[in-house]
Amino acid sequence: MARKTATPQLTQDHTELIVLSVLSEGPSYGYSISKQIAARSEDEFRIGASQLYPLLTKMEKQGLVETDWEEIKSKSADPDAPGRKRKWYRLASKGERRLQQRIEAHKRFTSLINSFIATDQAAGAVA
Amino acid sequence: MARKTATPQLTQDHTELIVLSVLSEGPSYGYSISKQIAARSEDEFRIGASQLYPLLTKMEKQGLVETDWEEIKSKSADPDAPGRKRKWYRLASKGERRLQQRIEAHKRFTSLINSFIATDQAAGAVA
DNA sequence: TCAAGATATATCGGATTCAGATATATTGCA
DNA sequence: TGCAATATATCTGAATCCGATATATCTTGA
Repeated sequence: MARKTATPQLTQDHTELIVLSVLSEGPSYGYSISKQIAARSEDEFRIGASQLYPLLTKMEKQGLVETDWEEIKSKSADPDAPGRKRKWYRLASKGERRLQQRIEAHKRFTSLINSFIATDQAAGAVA
Repeated sequence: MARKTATPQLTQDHTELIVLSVLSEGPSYGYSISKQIAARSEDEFRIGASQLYPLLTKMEKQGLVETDWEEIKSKSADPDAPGRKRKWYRLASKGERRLQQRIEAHKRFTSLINSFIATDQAAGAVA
């Protein structure tokens, strides 16, 4: 079975835009970011672990985000046991600037695409 | 020097949408399609030969476009000489349907992206 | 109790795609 | 005459995609 055509595939640029958007609403961590994106897009945008984690690492290296590890204590288990780890990402000021850039670039992108399909819209609108 | 961030990079899906749009206005050939896209996007969308020709071949195999070779006769040279060849592409009905699909998918895509950046728009709009 | 599914991070690896460079040939113009 | 433009096409190293795999913890319910 081939790739679905519901929406065009997400490029890393667009994925970065979405991830930065999510983080602009407050710190989050990988798994949650991925779930939020799926939920908020009605499952049409799916960022798998194999795309998300390398991207987050890249963004961290570029100084767009800053991170903290959280040690999640189990409610039931031994309080000295090493709980699950969660890596929190929060938007750095450089990331905020990048987000605004990406938003502008996306607007420009959309506007250009629209200029190409404008004529077809008319042609395709034959009732 | 890294890739420019003026607009997000074009995926094959988006490139196909644009190429189909151009062809919906009438038959064209590779070199011309590439020039039209550059001109109409103020040089922001550049489809190089190494992306365009494989894509056109793929589209032809999928039955989205039909082709004809044109033999361009030289004005000055020997009329029996083998002139330059030009491969014309015209939209097949399957391609028209694909174009409408891609337009719908793009609208959905844009709408989803906008839903993510909507909140940032407000946040970023601090004057 | 204990198995299954969800949570959580991360990498591997084959396939695809990207985009500059290369190849080849003709045409138009200064 | 020689160079830029026209015209199609492939090569190739790098980047990217995405399903699968690895590892480990937590939660829920039969």
